[in-house]
Amino acid sequence: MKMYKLLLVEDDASLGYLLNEYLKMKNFTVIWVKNGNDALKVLEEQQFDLCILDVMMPDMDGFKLAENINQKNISIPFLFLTARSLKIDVLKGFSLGAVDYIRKPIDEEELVVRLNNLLHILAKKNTSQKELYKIGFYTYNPLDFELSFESEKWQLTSRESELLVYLLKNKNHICKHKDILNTIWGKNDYFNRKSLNVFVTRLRKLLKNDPSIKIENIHNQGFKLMSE
Amino acid sequence: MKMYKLLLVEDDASLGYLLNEYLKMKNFTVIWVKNGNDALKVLEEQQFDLCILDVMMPDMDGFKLAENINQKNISIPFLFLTARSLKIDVLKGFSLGAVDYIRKPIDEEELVVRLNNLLHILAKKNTSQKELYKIGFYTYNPLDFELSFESEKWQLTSRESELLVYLLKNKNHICKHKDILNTIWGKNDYFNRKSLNVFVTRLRKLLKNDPSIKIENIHNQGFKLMSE
DNA sequence: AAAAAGATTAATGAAAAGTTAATGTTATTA
DNA sequence: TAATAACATTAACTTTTCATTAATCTTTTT
Repeated sequence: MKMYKLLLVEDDASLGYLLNEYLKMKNFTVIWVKNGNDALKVLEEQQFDLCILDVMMPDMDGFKLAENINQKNISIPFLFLTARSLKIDVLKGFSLGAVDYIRKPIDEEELVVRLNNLLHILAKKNTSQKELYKIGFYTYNPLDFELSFESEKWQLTSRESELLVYLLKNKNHICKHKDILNTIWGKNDYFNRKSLNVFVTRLRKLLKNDPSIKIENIHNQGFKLMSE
Repeated sequence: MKMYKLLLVEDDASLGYLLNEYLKMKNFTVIWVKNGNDALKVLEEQQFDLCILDVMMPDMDGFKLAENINQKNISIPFLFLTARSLKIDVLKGFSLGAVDYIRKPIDEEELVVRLNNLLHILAKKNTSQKELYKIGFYTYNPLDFELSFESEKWQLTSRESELLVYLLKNKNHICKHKDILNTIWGKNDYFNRKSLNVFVTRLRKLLKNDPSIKIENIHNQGFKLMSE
């Protein structure tokens, strides 16, 4: 898991201390500076993923700092974290190029979630998301419907895929017949149940290369995809 | 300047009306639906840049709707716009993959700024590739529509080119019928689907010199240009 | 041992996709 | 402006795909 590096610009000693400690605890690398000039200096020297700017600071305020960042062509995403909650300030913040404008006070947990979300969006800009499931020696790519085992590859159909994903999401846990049927087939009747059996057989055949993988039936209850 | 297309999911008639009108005035294309089921239907048919979800709606709430979007692999960025302001709701919203969580009431002007900001961040660099695409022993030049294989050359038409480029950009990944149709044809209906088939046939014929290249159909899903 | 549930393989049929040709439609040229 | 050319769309028809249904066999439960 990537560790993100943040620059925190906050003149208030106690809030700065608190945030610094909390963010570090949450697995961020944090550099904390207390004014705009120090911020600019550090930004010249080091690379950051995101910059958190207070607005109200003596000497050079957050807006002025943002202007400087823009002027010096330092390409770093920044956001404002401030008690200035007037609409006009928010608009100004965004017009300066902020990626977000967060009003104080904010719950630390929510802040972390927002930061991670922003960093995730900013990073994802160019890479297509790769959601892969791993089970035993198999890999399943639900976006392309591709199941792979070593160099072999199978193209699954949509029903096969839906069922496999359902089981994978509940790996090692029982999936009740009725839940599978209601979720995937939309209803739970005699015929759909038969159909489900046929698909389980297919998946078993597809997964037989790794003997540690099993789709167990729990009589009258449901199926369980077992592995490890 | 690009005009962004939004899906607004809001059951409240007066707020929905207000937002719809305001956003249209601000140069967005807006489709307004009043419940989750309609939203899912429209999402299958049309392409949007961003989706604005209310949380509290009868029948299927916004969170449930987001789950459905995820499960159906509809790749659309969405945010919540809601009066539910508890931390636990915010965290839930982000955990479902929201790009933002905006608390009501919000000033319309601020909303628009936030939307534009998000869309700006999300906008993938649509670097219209100037270089040649290579696939197998073929090269394709998208500027003058020229496909070459060894000494042979073909002049493609614009539709052929658009489709080929779309497939090339997503080489080895599924391009969903509906996405191709919405992007290239502008809409997804019976006739356009037929037309798409005709073009796929043409491209297959053009690419047949290299047997390692295949345009696969994934039943009910889309096409996949395979190579290597 | 009988009955119910599950597994497996095969058959079926409707919908989707493939192909070729005909028909519109638009832009270009005479 | 009529004729032509280029090309996307629609039509007509064939082939393929795949979820469902059916048939048959095996396991589990009572």
